[in-house]
Amino acid sequence: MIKPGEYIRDIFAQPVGTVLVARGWVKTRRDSKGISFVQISDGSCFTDLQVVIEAGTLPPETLEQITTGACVEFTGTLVESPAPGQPVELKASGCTVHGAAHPSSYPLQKKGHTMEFLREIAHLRPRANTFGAVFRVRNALSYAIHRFFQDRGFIYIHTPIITTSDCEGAGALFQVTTLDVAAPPRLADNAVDYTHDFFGKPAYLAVSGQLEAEILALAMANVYTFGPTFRAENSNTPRHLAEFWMVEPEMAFCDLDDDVELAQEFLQYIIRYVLDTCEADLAFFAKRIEPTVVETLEHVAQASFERITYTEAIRVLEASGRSWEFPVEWGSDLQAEHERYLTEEVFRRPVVVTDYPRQIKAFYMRVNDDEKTVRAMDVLVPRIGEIIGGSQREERPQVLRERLKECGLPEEPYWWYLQLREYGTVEHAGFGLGVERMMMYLTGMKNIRDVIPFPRTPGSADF
RNA sequence: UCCAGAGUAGCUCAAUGGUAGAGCAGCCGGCUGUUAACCGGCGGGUUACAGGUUCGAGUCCUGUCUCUGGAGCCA
Repeated sequence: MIKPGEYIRDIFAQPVGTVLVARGWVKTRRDSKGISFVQISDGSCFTDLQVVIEAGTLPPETLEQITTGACVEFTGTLVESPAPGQPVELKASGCTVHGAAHPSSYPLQKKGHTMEFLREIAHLRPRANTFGAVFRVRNALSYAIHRFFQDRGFIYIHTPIITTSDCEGAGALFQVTTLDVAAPPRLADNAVDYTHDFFGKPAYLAVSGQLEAEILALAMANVYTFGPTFRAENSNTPRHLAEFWMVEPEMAFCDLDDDVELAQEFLQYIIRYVLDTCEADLAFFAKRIEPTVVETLEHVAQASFERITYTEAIRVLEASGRSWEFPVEWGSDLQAEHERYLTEEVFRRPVVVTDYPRQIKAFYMRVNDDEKTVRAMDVLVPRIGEIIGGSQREERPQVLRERLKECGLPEEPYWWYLQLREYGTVEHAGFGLGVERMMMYLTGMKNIRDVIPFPRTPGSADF
């Protein structure tokens, strides 16, 4: 394996004259009379290592196998490059070709491919510049998420992937079953008899870990989850996946103001971290994907977010003098066009909208003293829309019961959730960040399917 | 799921209802240092699939599939 100090990233930091080994995959090769130039990458950094092969150095049968896509291992000396384009290069003395890649059938060319085509070859696209950069940024983002919470004493918890409560109200669920779907056992009334199913009742993939995270928060104060979630919605957009990753912090002794403040600190921290550690990758995104991406991130990392209530947002929209496709009316949810107008045109930066009408929000959100709104917050950012959704949770048992009833939900499955309010309740709050939405914001990538290695969408779960 | 657009060579795209083409990639050759290298040559097609209209369909009609954009749902 490649050990620390041996990555191509590390090789660039070695002094000229060092004899070393470089391993990776061939990006491209150029030939002149008597000399060949091979660029290799091991994914450790954006920049390829240029290997120079002078005529006669390698046997012809080795040389002819060094083609785009091949896996190679060079030995050589690090030398100053006489030509512009790279400060150092490897002067090859030997080469082992671990795996050739037949050039006439290897699908990745050295020139531009569409994102749609690359998506069809997800087993090879990590070797493309764009996807190497995307997955390095994804790694940095993941690390920054943990570091932010760990530095603040949050406990990393794991909430279940499989759940038997189908009543969270957060969209369609994937059912998990070991029954024979062609011929399930049936009851007298022909309904499926789930007592024979694996869990003895219907089970689903979780759409959120929030309710369980609240359990841990009411024991360990500050906790967070970071894992996959699943939505069986038939949504076909550049912003939705059926399987995506979500970060959900949950804090006891926390109200909505604290919640909003943490969300802002959190976003700014991870943006700063990626700016500081992924400079070359971000420069590439700015050059080839989205020109404004770096300046936007620099700006957002420092500027405080705009904060308005839902009621104020409605007033702003009404006063805009625009004609909306969907009417602006207190009591109905903000549409995509409204959110975009607020964050992209009015404020031109992230906007936190709080205190939404109770009838359009989930049962667990804390009812305000005005009885009409709940302590919900959405963080909206230009180009993406909603990137964070959160709330202060209803900690009063009577009010929570009323809200369940109001939302048409039975109390029984929530017996433990209600009991948390009976035994040692405290005000608490949390939010959810969609990791892939954040990735789109960080990279400027236009389609969410291109910021996760193996996207799952309706009708598509290949690889 | 709804609305709109698209599907032609490995990739990106041309082609008034009348002989399916180009650039790139690949292959062969050339060039003493290339940087999306460059120059010359060569091969490359069930026009997404199934029907239909027509003397004749890549082109028009119907259906299906896939992709893209917008909307809804949301992170």
